[in-house]
Amino acid sequence: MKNKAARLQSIREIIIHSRVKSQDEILQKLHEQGFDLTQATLSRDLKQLRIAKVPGSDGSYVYIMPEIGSVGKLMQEKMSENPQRQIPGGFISINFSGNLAVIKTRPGYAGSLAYDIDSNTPPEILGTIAGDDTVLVILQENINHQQAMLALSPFMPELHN
Amino acid sequence: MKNKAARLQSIREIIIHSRVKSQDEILQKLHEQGFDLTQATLSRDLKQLRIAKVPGSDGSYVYIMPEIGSVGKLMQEKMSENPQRQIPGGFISINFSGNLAVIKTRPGYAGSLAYDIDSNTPPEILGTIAGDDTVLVILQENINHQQAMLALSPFMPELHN
DNA sequence: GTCATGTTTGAATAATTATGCGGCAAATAT
DNA sequence: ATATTTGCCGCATAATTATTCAAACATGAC
Repeated sequence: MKNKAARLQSIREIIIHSRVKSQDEILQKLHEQGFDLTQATLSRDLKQLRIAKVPGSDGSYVYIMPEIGSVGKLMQEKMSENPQRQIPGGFISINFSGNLAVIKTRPGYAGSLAYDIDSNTPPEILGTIAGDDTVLVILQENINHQQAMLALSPFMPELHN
Repeated sequence: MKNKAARLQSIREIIIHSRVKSQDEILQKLHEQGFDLTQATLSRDLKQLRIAKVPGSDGSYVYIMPEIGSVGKLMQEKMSENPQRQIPGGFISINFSGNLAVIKTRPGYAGSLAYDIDSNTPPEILGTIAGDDTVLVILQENINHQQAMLALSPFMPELHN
């Protein structure tokens, strides 16, 4: 068809501007705009545009463009391409005190470690603050050290040896 | 069941560490780890964890963790309703744990927000520490979250909608 | 023109994912 | 203790999404 590019553009706009929760909804909007296509084609278009359906906080699902706020996602994909290759994180030690964890790293590594933790935000972790060689991790209330350790261990590959 | 929390944690780790492309694959890994569940339960778990399946660069699909924190997620969704509307102060989310509050901001905004809070020094607030996109607020002892929220809300106009 | 090659598509269907319903057990209330 | 609520889960199935296959069309070489 001669208007595939225009269609893809329209799909992008629909995704960005409205909150659609199924391909059929998108399809309907496209039909309203005069595009004539089936769900099969739409599925392929979405794949090409790398548009994803994610569970939303209201208990249903939403289609989103991964580029919006996506740095973490891309990173994660890169990482999972080579799951065995671990990025040496300069990790040295971790200790707990109350609702805090203190991670020591080699000088200069704290920021990147904190960034990795923040980008994945396990629900047990409220946030992090990094200096040069220390990351302070603030834990959710009622999270015990065991649980926190589980949540944090993915970011400290050195622990898995 | 007593092991749901552990299961969710395992799911998160599987998502982060390996490249899975269907629920059945995740299910298989979980079974290998000794968890006994069906696809139905896994689907519900993924929904709760807000894990999404996105089209990957290699032409297939990958499950990923969306990166933003709890309250932040709501904000982000709100924003996608009105994509043009900007966040004035860079505020994204606030959460409490014990005598701490963790405020997430857009990158670069943490410092100015912390400065605003510090320079007004409400008595409920002992002090703040800012990274790039996170402000750690240390609360007075015996201040509850409600009170702290009241003391902090003047600095987060976005909450007053 | 014919032929080969590649792209795009719909119909049908396969594959995958979400959910209504009922059961069960733990927690909470009476 | 008994009743009620609440959360979790499997089964079966609905709903949704991806893909196979064949066909239509375009493009460019010859």
